[in-house]
Amino acid sequence: MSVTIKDVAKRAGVSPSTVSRVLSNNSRISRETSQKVRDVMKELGYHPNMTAKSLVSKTSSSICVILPKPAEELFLNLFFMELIRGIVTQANRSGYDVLISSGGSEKEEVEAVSRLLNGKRVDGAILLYSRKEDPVVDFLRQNGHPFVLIGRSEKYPDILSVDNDNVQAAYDATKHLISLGHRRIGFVSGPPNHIVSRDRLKGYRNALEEAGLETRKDWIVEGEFLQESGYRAMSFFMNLPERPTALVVMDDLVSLGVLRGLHELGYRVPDDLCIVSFNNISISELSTPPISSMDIGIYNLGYTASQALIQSIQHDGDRQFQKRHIIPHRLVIRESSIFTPSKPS
Amino acid sequence: MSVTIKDVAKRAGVSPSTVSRVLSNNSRISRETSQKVRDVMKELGYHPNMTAKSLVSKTSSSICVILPKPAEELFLNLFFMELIRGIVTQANRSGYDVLISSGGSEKEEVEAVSRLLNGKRVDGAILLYSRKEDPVVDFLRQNGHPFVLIGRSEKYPDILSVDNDNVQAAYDATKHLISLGHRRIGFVSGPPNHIVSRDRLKGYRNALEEAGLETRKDWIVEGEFLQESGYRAMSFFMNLPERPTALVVMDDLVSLGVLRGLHELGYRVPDDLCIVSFNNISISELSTPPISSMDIGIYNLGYTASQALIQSIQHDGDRQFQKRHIIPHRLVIRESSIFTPSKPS
DNA sequence: CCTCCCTGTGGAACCGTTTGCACTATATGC
DNA sequence: GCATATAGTGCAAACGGTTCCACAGGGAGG
Repeated sequence: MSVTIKDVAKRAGVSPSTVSRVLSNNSRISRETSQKVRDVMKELGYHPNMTAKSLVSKTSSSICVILPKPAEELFLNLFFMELIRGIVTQANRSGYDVLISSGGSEKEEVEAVSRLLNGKRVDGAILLYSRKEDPVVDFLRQNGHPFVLIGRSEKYPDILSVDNDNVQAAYDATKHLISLGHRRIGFVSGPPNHIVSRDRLKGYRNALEEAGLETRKDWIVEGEFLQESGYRAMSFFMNLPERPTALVVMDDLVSLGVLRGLHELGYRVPDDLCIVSFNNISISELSTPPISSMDIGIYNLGYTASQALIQSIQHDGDRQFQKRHIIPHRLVIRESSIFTPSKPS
Repeated sequence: MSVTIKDVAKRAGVSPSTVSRVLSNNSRISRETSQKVRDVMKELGYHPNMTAKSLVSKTSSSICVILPKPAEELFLNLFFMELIRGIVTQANRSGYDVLISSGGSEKEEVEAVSRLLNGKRVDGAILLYSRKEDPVVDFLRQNGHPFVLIGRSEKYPDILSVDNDNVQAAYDATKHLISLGHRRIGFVSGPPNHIVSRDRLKGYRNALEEAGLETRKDWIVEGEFLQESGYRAMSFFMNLPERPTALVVMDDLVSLGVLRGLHELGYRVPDDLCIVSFNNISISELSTPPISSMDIGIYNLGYTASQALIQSIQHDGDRQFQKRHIIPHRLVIRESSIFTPSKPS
């Protein structure tokens, strides 16, 4: 069917090994032979069979990205796309292909990963935000497969991972509001079992404490990474006898819910409530008004994860590489937080 | 290193061929042998090597998705993620893996595709919105590789493709505005070299014509699939001596730009201007106000494309399968188009 | 009782590469 | 002039499966 290395060899009057060596730029091949073989390859339209190459080299030059089960959630879309862009770009640059696997149940997820890794279809995996108890992480660890976590694992702190300094990021976000003169600052958190929620809450608390402001339990609301959570948090806050004048929100989509609710009730942002949120996905720029958001370098997270993984694959087991990569964050200030509250605190 | 079919064979006291037959549920294997072999496989932790399997079967059980070069554009993000979700879900269901390839230059794109298809790493490809002149399409066609286009090709109408009836969809969207009583309806188009732009423009014209309304050149504005285009279109329209009372907009993101501009100038939607747009990505639901949008079933587009491709791979060359799949559309009416204009037309 | 068929299994070739080893010239050092 | 290094190439054995063909043994049919 397709033209193989043997066909080329025959046509060029050399042995298959010679053709193979030409392909890998082996230095022992003479100029003329090399040129002749290359000409024949062009002439016959030869393309190396990756599968055969993989079989003998025991590597596939591909990695996979494991999407967590609830990839359906809206919020995740933009976030993931950006992440994947970063991953794919870097991987391709290093000569790797990227395979996307979206999990069903946790069990199916492990099976899929097992098929891919144990079946040698891919050389390593990137996991997006592991859960506190993640069977996939356990599996990969036990079988000694190269993988990198985007986020971090509390269970195994030595795991190769790429993350933000979320404590510092939340501290910075809160500090920004404080520096505008806000004294009553609320926090809209994500699910409490997500490490990122806890980290950011901690940063928020640190900032308040440092400024000598009290942390009020009733100014901290938990929710999902969904618009509705923002909506609910908003109505909760606005019904308090003593309301915050500013909010730190875990995610842009949640902020959008807050915004929506405020708009319905006739409140104005930033005049009635200032908002700073996280992730800086495009939505935050496009909303009315645009939302100040902590850019966590999503593309960069993906890019770095891919790089770290491939490095770890290529220098198998070599412990000299950095285990934990921190991607810098940067506050992007927009209309939602340009207001200085009046003093009657 | 890893345990192979031979190890299993040895341990179970059978030949490698027998083990292979057990793996493929060959009916000629006796119950007992089969069970014994399976036990040994469990015991040794055997996992079939996909690469070896691919080599002999000459299929990879994977497909690839080719992202067009300007995947950087914001708008595309949500759209693509949704598409990819559909593709991956269906592919996995059919036992296929999905590989993502993002192009650089057109030349690099062709090279990448060639490497994947000619190199037998994947069995087929899904292309997202081909350009009018698409070297990748040409390449795939010439080499006889299975592929499906999301969108349609004017150059090769016989190509396997999945698309919407964009003429009809635009007709429906426009009709909706007309039925609300609007007589002066503008159109914000995408790049004129995109087939989808032309199709939708046509549908818009059809609806106007049918209603006995004149199509005014100055009420049709071209732009990119970007927020800025919407912003510019809006200021153009609002500066006209005679302004439209409603707009049909090619894409949700563009609508967001329109919305943004109107808000800045103090106009209100839908009171001052009604908007119906296309794609119904989550943004349209989350904006202030929410935008009426033509849902084109993005997930479904991806899902169907994947299905069609795999069918075409498995029944190679069989022409009995449908060449052109049309995904139904559905108008989702939201606040941006619930206003009936006053009569002074 | 002999042939034929059927079931269950093993042997070996093959898929398209890579690579260690062997081999032939030619060049080098002494 | 002879041992030795070196460049350039071929042979054959992997890599881990699948599958065609052969073959043994037992039951059925004549």
